[in-house]
Amino acid sequence: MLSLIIRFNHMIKSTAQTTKQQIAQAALEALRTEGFAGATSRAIARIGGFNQALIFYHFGTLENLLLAALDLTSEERMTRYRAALDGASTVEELVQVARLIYRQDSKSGHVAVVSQMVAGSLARPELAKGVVERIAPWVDFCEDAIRRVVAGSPVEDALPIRELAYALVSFYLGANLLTHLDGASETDALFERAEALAPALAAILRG
Amino acid sequence: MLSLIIRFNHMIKSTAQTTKQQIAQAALEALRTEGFAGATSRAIARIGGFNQALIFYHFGTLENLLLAALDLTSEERMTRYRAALDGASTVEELVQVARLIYRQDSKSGHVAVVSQMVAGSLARPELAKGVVERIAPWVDFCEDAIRRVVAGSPVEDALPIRELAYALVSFYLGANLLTHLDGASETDALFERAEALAPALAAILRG
Amino acid sequence: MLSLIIRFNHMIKSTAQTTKQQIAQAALEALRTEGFAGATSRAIARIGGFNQALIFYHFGTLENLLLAALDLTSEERMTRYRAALDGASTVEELVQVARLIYRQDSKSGHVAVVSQMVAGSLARPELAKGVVERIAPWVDFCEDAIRRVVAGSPVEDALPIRELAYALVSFYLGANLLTHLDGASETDALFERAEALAPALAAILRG
Amino acid sequence: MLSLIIRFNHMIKSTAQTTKQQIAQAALEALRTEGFAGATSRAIARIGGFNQALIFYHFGTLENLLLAALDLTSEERMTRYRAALDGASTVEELVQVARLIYRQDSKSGHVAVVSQMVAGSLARPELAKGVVERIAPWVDFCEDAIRRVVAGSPVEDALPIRELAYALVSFYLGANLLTHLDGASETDALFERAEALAPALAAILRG
DNA sequence: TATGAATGAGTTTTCATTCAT
DNA sequence: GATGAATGAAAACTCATTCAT
Repeated sequence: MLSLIIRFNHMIKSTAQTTKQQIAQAALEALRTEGFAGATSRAIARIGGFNQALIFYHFGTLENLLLAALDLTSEERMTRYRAALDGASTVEELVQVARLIYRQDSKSGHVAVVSQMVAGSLARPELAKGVVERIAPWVDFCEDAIRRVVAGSPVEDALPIRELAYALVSFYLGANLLTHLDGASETDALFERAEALAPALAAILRG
Repeated sequence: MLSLIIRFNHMIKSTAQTTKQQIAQAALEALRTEGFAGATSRAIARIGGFNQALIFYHFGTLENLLLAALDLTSEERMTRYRAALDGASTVEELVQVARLIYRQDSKSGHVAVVSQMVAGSLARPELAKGVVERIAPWVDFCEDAIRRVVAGSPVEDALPIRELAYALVSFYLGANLLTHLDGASETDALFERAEALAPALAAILRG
Repeated sequence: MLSLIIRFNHMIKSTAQTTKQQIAQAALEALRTEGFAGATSRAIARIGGFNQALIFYHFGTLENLLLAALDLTSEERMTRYRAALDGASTVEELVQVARLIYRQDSKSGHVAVVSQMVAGSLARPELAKGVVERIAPWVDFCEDAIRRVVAGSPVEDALPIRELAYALVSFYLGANLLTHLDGASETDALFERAEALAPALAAILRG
Repeated sequence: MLSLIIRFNHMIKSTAQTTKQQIAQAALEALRTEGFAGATSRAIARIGGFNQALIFYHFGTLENLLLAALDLTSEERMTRYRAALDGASTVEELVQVARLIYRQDSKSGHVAVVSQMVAGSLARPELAKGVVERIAPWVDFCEDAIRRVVAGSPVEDALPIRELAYALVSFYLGANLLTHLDGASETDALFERAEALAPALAAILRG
C-alpha cells in the first residue's frame, strides 16, 4: 500500500528546545557546577532530569556529548564577543571590552567550562583532538582583536601578533582555572590596572 | 609449608628514600604520565611497586598524597628557579632564564603536573584549598623576578607588579595545558619572540 | 520545512520479500555473523537496514523473531537435504551425501545458526521449547536416511534406529560447535575416513 | 628495623575453601543453573553470596573466572573418568562405564557446563581459545578409551581412532545440549541400546 | 609498618521493549 | 505499517577506602 507521511515536528521543536539541545545544556551545567570529573553520565542525567540512556541514544558516547556542550558555549560566546569587538577600535575601548567579557564569563562560569574541558582531556587523545579544534577559533578571534588595535601603529610589524593571541588565550584559560580555584578577584584587579595603563600603552603604540 | 621472610629494611631505607617519599614520587610519576584522572590509588601503587593500602596508611586519603606529590615538584623546582633567577638582573637575562625554565619544565613534564592538579581540583573544595596554598609561592617568585627588573625604572611605581605576577602564573598554567593538549610549540615560538623583543622592552623600562 | 514522503511500498513488496521476511533474514544473518549473544535487536536492525521497533511490531518479542529465523534456515535446508537423500540408497552414497551436506552447511554457516540457537536457548525455557520443536524434524530426517540404508539388512530389527538418528543429530550439533570454535578440519577428516570405511560398514549391514 | 614474618595461613585455608575457589564454585553453579548468558558477574556474586567486585579482584575479568570454573569441573571429572576407565577393558565394560558416567554428568549438570562454555564462547575469540585448550584433554581421554578396547583386534589399524575420539566428544557435547533442552531421556535410551549391542560390537572387533 | 582481601558506590555503555505519532 | 524517541534494568568493570592480621 501507499504510505504518505507529512512531518512538521520541526515547527513544534523550533520554539522549544530539542531534546538533544536540552541534553547538551545539562552537560554544560554539569561541567560548570561539578567540573570535568563530575560531569558523568549519571550527573548529567540528574541535572537535566532525563534518562541516562538518552545520552547514548543521542550522542553515542559521553565524549561526544561533552564536545557538543563545548560547542554550545563556544558558539554563543563567540557571537557575543565578535559583536562587542566590532564596537572597539582603540586600546582603551578594547581593554574595557575585555574586562566586561571577563566579568560576564567569570560570573556565568562559562569559560571555566572551557578550562575544564582542556584540562580534563589532557589524558584522552580522542577528546583532546576535539578540544584543540574548538580552541583554534578563539586564537583567531584574539588575533583579530590585536590586529585591529595595532593597525597603523609603528609596532605593527614588530609584534608577533599570532603568538600574542595564543598567549592571551593561554592566559585566559589559566586565569579562569585560578579564579575558580580560589574564587579570587586578583584577575579582576589585573583588569582594573590594565584599564588604568591602557592610555600609556596606547601612547607606546602610537610610537 | 611455612614461609619465613627476614628483611633488613632499615639498611635499605637509610641509604635510599623513606617509604613515604617513594609513594609521593610514584604519585608524581602517575600524575605526569596518566594525568589527574589516571592518578588512581591503584595506578600509583602499580607504578611504585607497593601495596595500595600503604597510600592510606601513610597519607590517609588520596588527596593528601596528591598534594604531597605537588609539594615534591614545587619545592624542587622552586629551588632551581631561585638559583637561576639570582643570576639574572636585566630584562634580557630574565627572559632568557624564563625560556630555559620553560623548556626544562615542559620536557620533564613537571609543570604539567601542576596544571593537572589545578584543573583536577576545581570541583573538589578540599583539594582546591591545598592547591591554592601551593600556588601562592609561585606568584611570590614571579613578583620577585619582575621587581628585580623594574627596580629603579621610572615605571616601577606605575606597574601593578603583584597583578602582573599573578598574570604570569596564569599564563604559565594555561600555556602548559595547551601545550600538552596539542603537543604544539607555539609557546616555544612565543618565548623566542619575547627574547627578540626584550631589548625594546628594556628601553621602555628605562623610560 | 515540511517533509513529504510518498512510498509505493506495495510495488516493491510484490516482487521482493515482505518486510517480515526481510526482518527474519536479517536475524538469520545476525545469528550467523555475530552469534546468539550478538543477535540483539539493534544488531539485527542495523544489518537489515530497518527500524529496531519494527521487530517488535512484527514479531512481538526478539525470541519470536529468532525462532522465525531458525525456521527460515531449517526449511530451506531440509528441502535440499530431502532432495539429496532421495538420490542415495546405499551406505556409500549416503556417506557421500552427508559429507557434501556438511561441507555446504559448514561453509555457509547455516548450521552454526542452529547450534547457536540450541546453545543460547538453554537457559530460556520459552525459547528452548521452540527450538526443541524445530529440532524434531531433523531427527525424523536422519531416521529416514538410516532406515533407507538398513532396509532389508539382517540388522534392521536389531538396530535402535530412532536413537541412532538422535545420536547423529547430537553429533552434528556438537561437531558444529567444535568446528566453529577452533576453525578445525577434524570433522572434515572424520568424514573422509567415514567414506573410506563405508564399504566395510556396508558389508556388515549385508550380514 | 628487621621484619620477620611467619605465615601459616595456608594451614587454615587447606581445610576450608579459599575465596578464589568459592568464587569459581559459584561461577560453576551459575553456568549450570543460568547458562552462559546468565552467568553474569552479578548472578555469580549473588549465588556465591559475595561482593561483585571480588570477582575482578581475584580473576581480573569475567572470562578468566569462567575458564577457571571450567577447569574446576574438568579436573574433577577427568580424575573420576580415568579411574572408571582403568577398571574397564572390554567393550561391554566400557559401554557400561560410559553409561554410568553419562548418567552422573547429566544429573549433576556438569557436562552441560562444558557445552555452555563451548557454545557461549563461539563469538568471543579470547574465550574460545581458552575453551579449546580445555577440550583437548577430553579427546585424548576418549582416544585412550577406544585404543584400550580395540587393542589386539584386527580392526585396530583400520579404525581412525583419533577422529573417532573427536567424534565422541562432539557427540557428547551435542547430546548434552539436547538433553538439557528437552530434559529428554533419548540419550539415556541410546545408552541402553548400546549396552545391548555391545556384545555384537565386541564380536565384530574380535573379527 | 605493611599487606592481601574485601566492599559499596560508582563508572560508561547496552539491552529489550514501549510509545506517541 | 513504520519510526524516532524514550526508558528501566542490567552489563562488565573500577574507584577510594577499610580491615584483620
